[in-house]
Amino acid sequence: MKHAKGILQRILQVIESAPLRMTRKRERLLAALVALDRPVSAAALRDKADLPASDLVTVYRTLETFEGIGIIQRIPLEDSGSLYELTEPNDHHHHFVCRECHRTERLDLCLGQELEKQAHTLGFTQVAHLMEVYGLCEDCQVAS
Amino acid sequence: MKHAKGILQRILQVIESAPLRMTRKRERLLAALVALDRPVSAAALRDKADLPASDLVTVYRTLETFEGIGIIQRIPLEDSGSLYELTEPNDHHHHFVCRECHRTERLDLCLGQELEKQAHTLGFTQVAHLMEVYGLCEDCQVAS
DNA sequence: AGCTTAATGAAAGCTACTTTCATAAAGAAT
DNA sequence: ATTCTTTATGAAAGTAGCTTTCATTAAGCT
Repeated sequence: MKHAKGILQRILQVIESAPLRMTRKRERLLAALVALDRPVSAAALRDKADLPASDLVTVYRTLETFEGIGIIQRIPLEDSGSLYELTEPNDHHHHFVCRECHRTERLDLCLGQELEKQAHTLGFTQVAHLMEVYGLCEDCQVAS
Repeated sequence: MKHAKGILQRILQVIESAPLRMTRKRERLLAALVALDRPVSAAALRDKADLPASDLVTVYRTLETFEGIGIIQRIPLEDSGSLYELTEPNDHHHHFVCRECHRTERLDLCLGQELEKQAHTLGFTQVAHLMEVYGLCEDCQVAS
């Protein structure tokens, strides 16, 4: 994992300054996210955190909470479902996603500024945008 | 509606040259799409085409078929669900979408070329991308 | 240790499709 | 026009991916 220690510290700071309780489940989910160090589905995260099947609801709630304080980013898949990624606060970016194995690569290219400007010209407020790139990674090309 | 006649002709050409049967349902759905002249949900399309509730499955199948021949583009919503838009063949573009009323505006700004290039550098093939901008349109700001 | 408020677990519910399979209707062949 | 083949449709059930409800538990402040 790349900068686990730094990230963790910054994330713990964010969590401490939020009106949040650090429960066992949340600790385990956070640890699993750090250990994985890549975007995962809710179910995969639950498995990595070694929680029982029934805890999927807690996983979703925790992801929602973490997204609320800005340390989780949701990555929509092409058809349905999402991946969730631990990010440093305010680290907006997009992804290349393999539609087979869900391997992701970071994409540092974004039209955010331009989009917001045009959106405001059209009278839109509270603007957000989605941008993800889907394809088949090398491994999955071979496999198929 | 903007160029209904021109669009319709080009679309009918595409349909004729595809191995497709022009059934009553498809005719009505196509007519509804032309009349609406904007992206709609599957349910809204069914209502506009004046089909019974049970025909939603036919709507989805027709949309899938039409998407296959390139005359329908799917616009994913921010959280879940999709809008479907009649387009001229090969008219790739993105949208501003009001997250309240689903009003959409066309967005002629796309990083497609650059994205594909980077994707191929990373070893990805069969690349596609999603980019939509969400916000509140003027009407919906007032309402809330 | 007690107290308040937030988090969890179990269960059911929900949205937006998708699949299955028997029936109907295009449209080509005769 | 009728038959035949193939595709489209309808009804019903199924599915994925969450979300809600509500009773119980446990943070963590006092």
